[in-house]
Amino acid sequence: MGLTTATPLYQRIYTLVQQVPPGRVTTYGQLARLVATTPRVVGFALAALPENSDIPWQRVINAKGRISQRGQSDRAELQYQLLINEGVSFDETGAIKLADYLMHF
DNA sequence: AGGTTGACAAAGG
DNA sequence: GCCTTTGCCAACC
Repeated sequence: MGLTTATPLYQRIYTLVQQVPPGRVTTYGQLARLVATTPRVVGFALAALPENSDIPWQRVINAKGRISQRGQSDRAELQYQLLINEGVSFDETGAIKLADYLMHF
């Protein structure tokens, strides 16, 4: 493991993600605005989390309401299943209706 | 130190 | 609505 999860910026991002309850979601852009950084940095912070993390990383999706694809990993499929288990529903195109599920901080 | 690299977003065609 | 730029910035080496 060589990825950083302990910078102050990353910790602020994780703290926010932890505030999202099961059955709700947030977006990279929303988190980015709250900690005054860019969406790409939020994605980078989440990528650094270990598998056994207690941070509900699966509740972070993109601005289109879809699960973002990372390189070679099968995490996207896991993310989908975890969200379904939490009661989040996807439409025919595989998108979540942000109007219904978006977290309001 | 400076170029490379992303789990993005918004705007344009 | 899809695909292509374009802006972004922290971490990494």
